[in-house]
Amino acid sequence: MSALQELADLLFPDVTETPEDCELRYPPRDLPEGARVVRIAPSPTGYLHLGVLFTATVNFLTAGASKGVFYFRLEDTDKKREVDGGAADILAGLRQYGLVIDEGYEAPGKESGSYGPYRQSDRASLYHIYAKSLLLQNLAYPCFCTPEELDATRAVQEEKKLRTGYYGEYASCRALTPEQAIEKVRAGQPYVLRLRSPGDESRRVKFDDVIKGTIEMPENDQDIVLLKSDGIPTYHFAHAVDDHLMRTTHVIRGDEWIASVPIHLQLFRVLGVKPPKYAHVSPIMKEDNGGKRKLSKRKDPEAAVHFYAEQGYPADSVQEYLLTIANSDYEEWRRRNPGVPRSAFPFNLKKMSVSGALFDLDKLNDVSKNVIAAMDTDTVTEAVLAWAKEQNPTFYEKLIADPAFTHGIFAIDRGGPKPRKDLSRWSEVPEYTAYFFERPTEYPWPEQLAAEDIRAILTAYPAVYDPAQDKQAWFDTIKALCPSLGFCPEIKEYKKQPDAYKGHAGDVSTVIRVAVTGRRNTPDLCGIMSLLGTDEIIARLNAAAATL
RNA sequence: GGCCCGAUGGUCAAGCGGUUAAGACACCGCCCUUUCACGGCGGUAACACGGGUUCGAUUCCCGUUCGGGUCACCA
Repeated sequence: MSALQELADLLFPDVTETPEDCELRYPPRDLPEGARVVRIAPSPTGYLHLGVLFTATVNFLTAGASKGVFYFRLEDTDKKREVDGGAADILAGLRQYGLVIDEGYEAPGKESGSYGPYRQSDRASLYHIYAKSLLLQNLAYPCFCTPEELDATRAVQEEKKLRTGYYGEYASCRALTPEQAIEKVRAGQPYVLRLRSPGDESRRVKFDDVIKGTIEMPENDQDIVLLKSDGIPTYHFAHAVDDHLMRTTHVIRGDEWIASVPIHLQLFRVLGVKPPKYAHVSPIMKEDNGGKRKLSKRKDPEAAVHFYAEQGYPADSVQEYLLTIANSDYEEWRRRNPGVPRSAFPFNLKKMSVSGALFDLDKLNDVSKNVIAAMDTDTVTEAVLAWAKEQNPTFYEKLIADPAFTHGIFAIDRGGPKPRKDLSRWSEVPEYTAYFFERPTEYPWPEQLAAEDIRAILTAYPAVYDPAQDKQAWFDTIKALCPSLGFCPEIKEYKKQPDAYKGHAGDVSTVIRVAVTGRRNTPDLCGIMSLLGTDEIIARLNAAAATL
């Protein structure tokens, strides 16, 4: 047996299979022409981040638009940074936003699809098969350098103003013979497995990024780590093995990965397989002191997807907003196709912007107002209830005390041809609906009216109020009341000779509005009053009059 | 610092050598209107800078500046 074979068996005693066996086990997918196989492959190092949701959305849409496959792979190779519940949170978040996966990891012990396992920590044996194969081909070697030695090398390189890293003459373990390596392993020295990079820094690699276009970079000549000392692969190696075996056609990921593409291309090359197409998505940015930076989980509350649930933004609103960032013609399409599911939109990676967009809360609010305005009463009621239950228990109690009343609140001015757009998120609801649950404490009366005239309106109105009247009859009643109070029933007429009257019908309704709600601006007052009930109306009118 | 990428109003963005340089958000004004909201109409506001190429550059090339990314046994 050769020394190399001996080393390979020493390092990977359990590996009996070869890459060819894997090819058989994970055959090419039988998909129609043009179908794209994409994935979202997050690392459970925290809670679901807006950037991950965005990337997932882009992947989801790409699969949908091509009748392809969207799968989920959990990249849990960094146990040091792993956060408890991170994976569950990410999965729950994706579900909540409607990004249904075709296959992949779903929960511990639960996954679907025939290209798994879909959790990297369950794939160790697969990585080892390829690692052993590379070692046998002399394309990989064990490295025994300690972190201290690596630091020292880096210091020397920095001193000499050279590129830092493990390459060329600095890749000291590259020169170790199999015999020497065997000896060190037997002596119990920890090691990592490195790629024996065939690259040359003076040569250039070129590739076509679906989003960014043609990019050219120096070849990779770094002997990057394939397997960490615990035997777990690095991202790079796992990416190459997994995306090949899972038959990914398009790797759509954050553009922080662009710089690693030469490494990845080289890895696919030494593995002897065809690389996927790449599409690098620009990150969502945040304005910071006049500059731009990536949305930061630490500094920006809106970076965590939880933020939107807490604020009560419908999942649909967030998705619609993300789409406007992803493909700028989405808004126009949406206006022409109201109510049509997003999946019908001709999403295209090529329409994505090359540079990162600043997160725009104003825009989200606007998009969300449109989404909410299009909802029917039942949907709104249900959504507000669900939000309040989680985020505002006190308010929730008020809402469930009288379901019909609550439903009535959200029915006001809803469903007509001119929907109101004053709600962008459910957290605005408690304030927006406060007067339904509490009597006013302040009265912002129209300042041009005298106290006795206001009192006269308040005193006269209860006698004519009829809860059975519809909106038109209700206002006609107010008009009819005007002359006896010295007000003009017709506004146009009032404007012709304002000095002849104390005010007009609109002023009278404003006085009633203020007395009933404590506000000068509200949705349909007639509807509000009929919901509140005659007794409550009269009580409020009296209470208001008493303050004058 | 090396290597990549980018630069159109405050923001998101169309634009692919000749345009009055779209549209959306935000902002302002007017109209409609019982308030508000909706809707309609209108307005303020942009091609980072310097060189080329060209009859002609926002568009192509080079440089500058600025912004972003990346240089781990993290992803």
